Amino acid sequence: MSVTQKSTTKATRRSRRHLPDESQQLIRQSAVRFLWEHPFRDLTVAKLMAGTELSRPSFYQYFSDLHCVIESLLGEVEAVMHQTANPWISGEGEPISVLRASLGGVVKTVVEHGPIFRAVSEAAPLDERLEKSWSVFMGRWDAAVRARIEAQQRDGLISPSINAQRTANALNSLNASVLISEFGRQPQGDSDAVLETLHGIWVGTLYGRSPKRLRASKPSTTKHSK
Amino acid sequence: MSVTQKSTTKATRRSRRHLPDESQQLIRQSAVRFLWEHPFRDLTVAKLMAGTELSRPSFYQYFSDLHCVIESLLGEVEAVMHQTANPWISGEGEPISVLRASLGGVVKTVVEHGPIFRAVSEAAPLDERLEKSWSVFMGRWDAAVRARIEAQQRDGLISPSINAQRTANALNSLNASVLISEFGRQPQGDSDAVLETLHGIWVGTLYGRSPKRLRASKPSTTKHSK
DNA sequence: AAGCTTGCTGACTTCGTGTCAGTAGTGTAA
DNA sequence: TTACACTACTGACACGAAGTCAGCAAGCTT
Repeated sequence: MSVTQKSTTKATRRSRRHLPDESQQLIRQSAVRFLWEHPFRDLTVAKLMAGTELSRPSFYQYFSDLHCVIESLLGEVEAVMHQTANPWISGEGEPISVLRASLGGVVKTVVEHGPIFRAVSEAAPLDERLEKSWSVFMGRWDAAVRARIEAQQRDGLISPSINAQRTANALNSLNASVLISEFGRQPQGDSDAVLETLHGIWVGTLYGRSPKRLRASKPSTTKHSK
Repeated sequence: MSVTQKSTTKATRRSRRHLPDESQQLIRQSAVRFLWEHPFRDLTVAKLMAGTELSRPSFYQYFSDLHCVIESLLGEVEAVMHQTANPWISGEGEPISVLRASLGGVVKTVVEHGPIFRAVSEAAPLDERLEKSWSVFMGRWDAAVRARIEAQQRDGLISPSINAQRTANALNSLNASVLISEFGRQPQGDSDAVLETLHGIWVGTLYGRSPKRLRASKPSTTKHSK
């Protein structure tokens, strides 16, 4: 099934043995396959490795425990997600529709990788290390959204009475919990309706009581701090 | 430490043995004590029972597993919570300030029982039954908020373009995740600041783009349906 | 005092985790 | 080609926590 190349010196055929990177990847794939069908609580090392050609002890050559697998899956999807949500974070243009595009990107990512996010959120409370990783992941979103809010407050697009940090954190928490509950397992929810709802809340919160009518497209600062 | 009364026939002193209800209560108290100090993942039946005068197997006379304990704690706090949040749910008066009072009640409850809610949310993914209970708990809030939104939409206080069901669910999810993260462990967060943030989001979402300026105080329907 | 009920426990089984010594494929050097 | 070194891999073990059960003893009833 898996014919591989020795990367160090010469190209050599391998029959049943794999390179470390390959085996690790096979384990991750098995995990993702499992998580699309079952909740994290049903995952054991034995079941996970039954989805590969390897034995259970082999698992521990690549991961110290199940939480490490989940953590590595989180790392895989993080890059994708930040990219799709870029427009509003660093973008210019009419704020409300740009916000919709960014939220749409986030929704799309979770639709495609929902069970991974669900597994992360379910497994995080069980492991201090993973809990930290998940918190750092969300913290990066908080910081980005906070910066955007503060920039638009300087532009008068968002009321200065809003606490940027706390509001950013709350809105991101909202996204996480709604998106995971809608798309974290099969059957998934209605992504258009979810997007509309989230967008409505973000817009209402950020622009609802805006001092100016908005149609601006040129933020005062592209760089975050002065 | 625990001198008790026989409730069936005569008042009798007991030395070390307890009535079932008492022992069950002692176990619950031990759990709450533990959860104020440690996350749910560190709770085991042995540690829980070490906080009582009973042995580990005794636990299984009162609960089938740890999740059942958490479920019973959830039931204990649910009544309290619904009461404190009553104003907006069934109330009359100026919507925005009434909403603040209700949110304040919710915040207060979570400040007082935060670790219990945290434990519920952490343990729910690990047990199908508890997951269902938690979902039912949140579903009741969703239904109540949804009804309130729809009533105020009929009164023209809230834009009819809002999807009441989805928005109610999203706002309640928001509350749960923010409140649990702020008050679910020690040291707890700043309850006034959290209340302000949540209130801002609820108001922005529900009343931010309201067709009418609001100062109404007499809803068209006090009963939910019809 | 005798006997029944029942709160309670020591000891066992089960299950999943994590470890480790040992084996068998696979390149390298003579 | 042979011998050796390396390493991916595994069978078998130890450990920890959950859940069970037969038996004990406190306390009520007659």
